[in-house]
Amino acid sequence: MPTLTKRLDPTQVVDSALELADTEGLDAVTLRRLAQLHEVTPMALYRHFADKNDLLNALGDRLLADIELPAPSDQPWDRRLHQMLTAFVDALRPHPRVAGLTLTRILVAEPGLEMAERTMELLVEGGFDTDYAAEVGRQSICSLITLVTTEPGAGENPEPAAREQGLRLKRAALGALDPKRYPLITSAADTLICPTSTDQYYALGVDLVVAGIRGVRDA
Amino acid sequence: MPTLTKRLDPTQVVDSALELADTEGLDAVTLRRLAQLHEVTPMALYRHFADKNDLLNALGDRLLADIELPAPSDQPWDRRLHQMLTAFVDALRPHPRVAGLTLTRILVAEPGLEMAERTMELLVEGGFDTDYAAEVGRQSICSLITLVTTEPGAGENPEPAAREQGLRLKRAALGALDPKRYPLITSAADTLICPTSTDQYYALGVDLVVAGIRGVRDA
DNA sequence: TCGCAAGGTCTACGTCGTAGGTATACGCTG
DNA sequence: CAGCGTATACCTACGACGTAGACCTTGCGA
Repeated sequence: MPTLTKRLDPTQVVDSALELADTEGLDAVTLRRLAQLHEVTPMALYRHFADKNDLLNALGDRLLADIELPAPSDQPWDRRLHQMLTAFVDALRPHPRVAGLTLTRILVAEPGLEMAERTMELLVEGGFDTDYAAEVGRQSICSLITLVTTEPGAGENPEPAAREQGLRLKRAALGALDPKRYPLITSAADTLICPTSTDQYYALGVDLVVAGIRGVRDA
Repeated sequence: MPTLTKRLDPTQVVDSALELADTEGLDAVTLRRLAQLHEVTPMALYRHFADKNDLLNALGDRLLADIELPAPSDQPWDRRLHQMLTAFVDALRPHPRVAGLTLTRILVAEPGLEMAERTMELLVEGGFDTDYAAEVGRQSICSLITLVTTEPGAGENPEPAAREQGLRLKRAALGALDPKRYPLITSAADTLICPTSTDQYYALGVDLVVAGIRGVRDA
């Protein structure tokens, strides 16, 4: 198959952008860098993406495509809502440094729309009217994206050396506080800097959101 | 007082940075631009800020300084928590495009520490143990920052012309969806794009967070 | 066979953050 | 009042970034 000597596949570009962002952060995702990875001129990317923003949007869409919506079931609405939101978080978790890109794409990309619609269904089933469901759903989704974005340790992945060093610095800063003045902060310093377990962190995050929804419904 | 011909006041620099960011967005905050505003060379700023990040940190601290903590009272803990978080949100609301900068500064700047400590106090009073309070507090604060950051209309302020145009575009995109497939989204399109009232938006946000906290405590 | 569009290349512009070295004026010391 | 250290501002320059515009090459459909 004598294809063109150099043929760029947009989805492969997005793939390497994702990998790059995961390992080195979003700032490392640069048109030149991406082009280099695919042995191509930076400008070649413009044949497939309108501009850099368009590429980042594609990256966001890519994350949303990983959502695995839970199968319908006959459990109570809030239980199913919990599963739905967990599925969403699970899709973003592997890519905390990129998760923020989904914010503007949920109501655009198909998987995002699907999730949004089904989430609203559950809220309506729970007793919210349509508009209220829209606002509550919107805020819940935003909260969960932030949950991933601010996952402790999302700052720097590289080698655990520098990462460990960064944590040490933060710990030192909190440790230097006056325990008389900030007794709770200093005594919970370790937890504040790096929660016990990542799984617990996410479990708590989703629980908080769902409990909040249940709470405002009952009010 | 024969002061220096040109004397740069760091706090004034931060002031104009804030103003610039509020009106034109964070991207407009550039060392050259800032220098120009103060009739100075870009490099002069480096005498007062280690680097751009340092300046942005100062901007974040500046926002935190606007927090007006509620006076102690004998109301129930969750009521006082609500007031505390509302005070935090109120401090950030005027500057949605900058609010995100506070994320990394809360446990550094004094007003942030103060708020964090007092928030943890309330949580402990509510029955959480110290570590749990730390995690819950952390996530709540993050959620609220996001609430401000993603305030509808935080994207572009400039003249209402372009802003209106952007909204129109989004509405059109949602309007083009198949109502058969996304009945709830299409029928709540207006709300999804631009909530009814900003005050209600924030009220709901804080309510959701507090209700969530109450909910996980009772579990 | 030929035309032409799709896709890649080259060059260049303006902007950004910032490294390194230099000049100037304030304000303290004697 | 002389002298000097230090704080402050300046200048020049670099490398990276996103991207506009004109050009070349390939291979498919008519």
